[in-house]
Amino acid sequence: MAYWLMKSEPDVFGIDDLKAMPNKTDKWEGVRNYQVRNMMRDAMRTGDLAFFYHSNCKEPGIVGIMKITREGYPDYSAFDPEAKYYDPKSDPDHPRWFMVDVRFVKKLKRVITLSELKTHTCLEELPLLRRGNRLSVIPISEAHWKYILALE
DNA sequence: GCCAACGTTGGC
DNA sequence: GCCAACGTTGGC
Repeated sequence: MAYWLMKSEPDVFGIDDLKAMPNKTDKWEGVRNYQVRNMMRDAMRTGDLAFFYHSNCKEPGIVGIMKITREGYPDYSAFDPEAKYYDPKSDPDHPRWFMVDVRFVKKLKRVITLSELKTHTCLEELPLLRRGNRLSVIPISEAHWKYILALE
């Protein structure tokens, strides 16, 4: 089983939005980055766990945990000219973009903020904290996963 | 709102 | 294939 961190802007889709969905499950649509696409299409597996990270907000940080419930499949929001994430270069016969389904597991008792994570030298290698990293999905080692959870 | 750091696009 | 211009991300 693998571990991940997935970013979302709470103003667009936050952890409470996921929790409010039917079955507390939703598709992680709208990824339009090839590296992230490849991870979702090729590497993420049902049962993997992921941190839900709030980005581009007042207090960026890890707010909860979710589980991958469906492995990579075509992101059909790219096919709809009316949709926000429409991409004319993707079509059902040759889908360019993929997504996974995620289910809410729990909220952390408190937000583990980005600034707090930065104070832990043993998390220096965490891609999230590396300069210039902007990927919205990041693999997390088991050791880092456990270490971060212990901060809660 | 600013801007650094990347990614993508497209002319050549 | 190079690279300038442009777009996006996301912390601050």
